[in-house]
Amino acid sequence: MVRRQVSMQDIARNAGVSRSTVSFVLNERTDISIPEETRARVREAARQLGYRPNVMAQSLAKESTNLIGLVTDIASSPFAGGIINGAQQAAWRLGKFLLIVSTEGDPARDEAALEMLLERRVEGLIYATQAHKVVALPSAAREVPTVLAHCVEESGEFPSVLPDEEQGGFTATRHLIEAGHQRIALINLDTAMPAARLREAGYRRALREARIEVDDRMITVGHATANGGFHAARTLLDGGEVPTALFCANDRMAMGAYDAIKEAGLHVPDDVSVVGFDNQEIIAAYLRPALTTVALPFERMGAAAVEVLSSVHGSAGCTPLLVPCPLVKRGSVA
Amino acid sequence: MVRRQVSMQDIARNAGVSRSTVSFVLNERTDISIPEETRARVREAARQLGYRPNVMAQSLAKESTNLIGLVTDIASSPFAGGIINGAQQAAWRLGKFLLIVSTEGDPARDEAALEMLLERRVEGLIYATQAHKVVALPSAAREVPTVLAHCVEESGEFPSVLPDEEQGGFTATRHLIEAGHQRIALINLDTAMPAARLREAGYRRALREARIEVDDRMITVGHATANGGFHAARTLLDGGEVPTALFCANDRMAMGAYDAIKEAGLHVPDDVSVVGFDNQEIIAAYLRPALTTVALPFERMGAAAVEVLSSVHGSAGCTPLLVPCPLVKRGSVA
DNA sequence: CTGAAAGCGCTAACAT
DNA sequence: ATGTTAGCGCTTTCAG
Repeated sequence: MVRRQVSMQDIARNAGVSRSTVSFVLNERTDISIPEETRARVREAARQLGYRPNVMAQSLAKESTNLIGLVTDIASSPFAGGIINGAQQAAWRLGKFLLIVSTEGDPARDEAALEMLLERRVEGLIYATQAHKVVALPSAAREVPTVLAHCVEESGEFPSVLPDEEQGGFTATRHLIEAGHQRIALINLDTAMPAARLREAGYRRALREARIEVDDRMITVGHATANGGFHAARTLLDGGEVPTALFCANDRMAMGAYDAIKEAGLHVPDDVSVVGFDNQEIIAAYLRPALTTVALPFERMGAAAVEVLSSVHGSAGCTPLLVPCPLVKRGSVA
Repeated sequence: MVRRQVSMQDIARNAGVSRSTVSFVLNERTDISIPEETRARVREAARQLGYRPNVMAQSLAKESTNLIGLVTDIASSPFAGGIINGAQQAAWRLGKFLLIVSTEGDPARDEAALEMLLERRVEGLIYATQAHKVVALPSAAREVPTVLAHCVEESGEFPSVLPDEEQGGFTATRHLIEAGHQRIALINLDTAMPAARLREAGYRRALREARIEVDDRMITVGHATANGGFHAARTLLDGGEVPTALFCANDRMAMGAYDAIKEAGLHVPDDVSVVGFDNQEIIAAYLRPALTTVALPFERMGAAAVEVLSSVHGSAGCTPLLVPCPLVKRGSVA
């Protein structure tokens, strides 16, 4: 099964040239002049023998591995999944591979993971989290270019790629305003989360720019679940001033809000319009009517992270790179 | 920034021994007798210099990379995500790394991906798909141990890891029977899919074993969406013989069925019990009441795949390894 | 018990 | 224009 792989040596012998000639030909080095006749002979030998370069040996000699390490807290979450996929695609485009390790939130594994990655001589490191938060990196991260995705580091020494939550909140609210709404309520997340503060800021800016007064009774905080959304929406709907539109800071809460609206004998979107946040496909696309929501740009963040590492983006600066959150229009706004 | 990494040579010099001694000490080789005093000196030098082994060089010398390639059609799907994560965890436990590439369903990339993976000298290959199906593998897959996850290969030459769909259908139906139901309808997927046939087979076996006659009017096929489930359920509910329980062959259809049930003025689970399939967390956990469903064991399939490759499981046979689909009880059955 | 030396597969500076 | 040679960092056989 494991019959020895054919090496450049074999090709050299077969084509009657030296190893270096083979190397030059196979690497298509045009700065070295080798007659086309010889090149053809070498290539033919390589083909016939079924030669496959050994990237590890190349890496060892060139001292460049084309490997990027990606450590994440929970790889199986759809969130991290998006980042991984985006990073993976971008890496592929650049001819690089990703070495992924999921720490399952165990900080001890963070360090072990980093160590293993460094032993494999990764040329860059992406540290991605499921939720937008502040993290502390093991100091070994300093030994290689590192970029954070969907999180920021305490010390502020590392570049990050973040969703532009403020713009997302703005876009959602703006969309509602453009649909003619004036009484727009916000069902926010716990404001300890950076995402909550920023989404609210965007909401406020949109209202302000449209010269709609911000009514604090229209801003509630719910537990980040369908149930939380249900209760928050019910409270709002029972209040004196019934909103005509709801901006929910996540899709799960929007899902609960749908139920509260139905229960109040109202209809989405005719009586109450709803915009969510997160674009959790399975919720958003299958709710009836389908939920208009703001997407977190995971794929693009993943891609941006590897591009920052490969310095496709010029800056190695540490001010976070903000990736826009696009609005996904479906059927819940009228 | 890239000050040359310290090598064994440096340690040898520093500890006043030869490179091979360093190698033996650091690899904790007890078959070579080296006085503890020397060992300590070497270890101390390694620590002081901040030595970090170069796994690539080790691999080159040992001809073993501890790398497993994983190619999948759509890495970002929650399905493939589970497989990737399970495989990742298992690989980590075995001290191996996964090299993941997502082909986005492009067959041309399948082959390119395989080639790149082989150039990196992966020691095994996992080919995972999002949906349970039959695939054709590029012939290069034959050059290295390969196992399929969630799919089977045309030729039947490769081992596979599959969910035990029949047992899943059986378990779901059995659960309904144990809750006292007799009139249990099935809303199935298009029976061209292997999953549909097997789930139905499990359904039939459960009824048969409970000596409940299978009524073909109770078996319908819906489009695999919330809408499909909605319509199928409505048809069933409008029929003469109204079922007291619905087994939906996926959660999306169950979601639609919920709506049909509500619209008919009935309640889940008091009037109609519902069991889904797939355990799409976001649907199942947040539906109200939460959906009892059968989970596809993605993580375990991923883990099993790498274990098969590492021959943790003895057999290198080609009869598929069936991983059980567990029932996840929530609130939709009474 | 330790060290010298060959080799893993490849790159690249230097000769020829 | 082609070949020789010295690495890259490590493992392992074989002498000493």
